[in-house]
Amino acid sequence: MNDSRHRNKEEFRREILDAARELFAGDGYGNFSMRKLARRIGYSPTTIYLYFRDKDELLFCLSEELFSDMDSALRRLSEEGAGPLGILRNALLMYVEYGLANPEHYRVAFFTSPVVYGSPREYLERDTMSRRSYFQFRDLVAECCASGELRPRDPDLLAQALWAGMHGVISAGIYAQDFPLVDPDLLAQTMVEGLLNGFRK
Amino acid sequence: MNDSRHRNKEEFRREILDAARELFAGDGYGNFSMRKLARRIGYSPTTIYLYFRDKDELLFCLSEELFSDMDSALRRLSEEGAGPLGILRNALLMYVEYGLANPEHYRVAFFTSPVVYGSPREYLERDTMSRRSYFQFRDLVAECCASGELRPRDPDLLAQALWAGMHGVISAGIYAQDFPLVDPDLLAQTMVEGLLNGFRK
DNA sequence: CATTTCACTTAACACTGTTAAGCTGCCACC
DNA sequence: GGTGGCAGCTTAACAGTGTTAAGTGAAATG
Repeated sequence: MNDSRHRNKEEFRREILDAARELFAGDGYGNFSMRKLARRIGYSPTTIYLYFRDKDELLFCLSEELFSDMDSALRRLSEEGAGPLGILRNALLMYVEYGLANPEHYRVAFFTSPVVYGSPREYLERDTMSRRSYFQFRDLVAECCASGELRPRDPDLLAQALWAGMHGVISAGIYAQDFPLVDPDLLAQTMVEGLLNGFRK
Repeated sequence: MNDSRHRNKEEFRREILDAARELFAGDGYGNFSMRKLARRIGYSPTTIYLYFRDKDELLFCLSEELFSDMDSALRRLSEEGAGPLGILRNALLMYVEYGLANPEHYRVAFFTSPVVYGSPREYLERDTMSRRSYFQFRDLVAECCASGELRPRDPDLLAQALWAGMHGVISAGIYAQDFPLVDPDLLAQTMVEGLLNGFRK
């Protein structure tokens, strides 16, 4: 059918992932299926299984893409030199903005099968983009404590509390379609202000 | 097959809902299906459709059960007379506790088909348990502003920010099975402390 | 030229939600 | 007492899902 046989396996994987991302963005998370993805790339459904163990692995790869974006975005922000707390504030707001702008992608990363990275131990051992971005974020939070802008605390606890707050805002924006939610941007600002104010020294 | 023919339609609906709740709690959200539910109650799958329009309506009813529980729990807390802010603190902690203790039920209420109550307008018009519990919570938040314990703000904005924070903690506890999450109770306490401190006058 | 290997497909299995049509036993009515 | 209607439930089917075992045809290798 498709004339160009893929000698390059990695190249084809990318092609499948790109198609999957477009399918998610277009038809929404609930309407995604391996068979539709296959139709879209012009191959039979089973072909995908020659490049990805199963659906979960495909979704895992998509997640990693998202965390890779997060990681580089945070890196860019850190170079602006707005001071640790300023960077943290911008990072939190950017996180929500990104999540709300890419709801289907965010869903894949956070609301699919509960176990994609294995176990908490494996998560800490494997070098994934998810781990990299989390560590980078946690370091930033620790920096805010070290610089005296936030009250000293366990960095994991503080980082996860801040993240959970923003995660809650994004979840609300994504899932509460039938709820009279206030403007998500305003909600995000309020959350950031409340939490940073609450954890300030 | 089943000898006792149900002259009482409402009674049978309850029986189905009870079975559904047990099935969720036992096999988990991902393993629930109409056919399994039918097998469990000893009827054919189509029978369920004589009592519920479709799967969504069944899940809606389960959600309403959860919000009904929330509503009465909040009512009980309010009668303890710990002062508005004390009640609010307890309510927020109780919310997380309940969500983490009933993860499958919480999933049904917040992470299924995005539209179960119709639209934001319909949400405000229909008298649902979801609406009742939200209004009660928002009123409590407004009371905290009125009593001068929290900085005055739009009650919806403040209520939703507080809710989103707790919702984020529960979501993390439910979905981040493979992430090295800190103790969820500690995370909840930190979130409550941070937010209430941040919004204090 | 024969054989192996590679890239892919066909057919199938066991599921899913949902609907149209059919069966069965009981009640009311003539 | 017989019979029509009907309520309550079931069977069969449709269109879809993720996934696997087996097969096909062409290219590469000996």
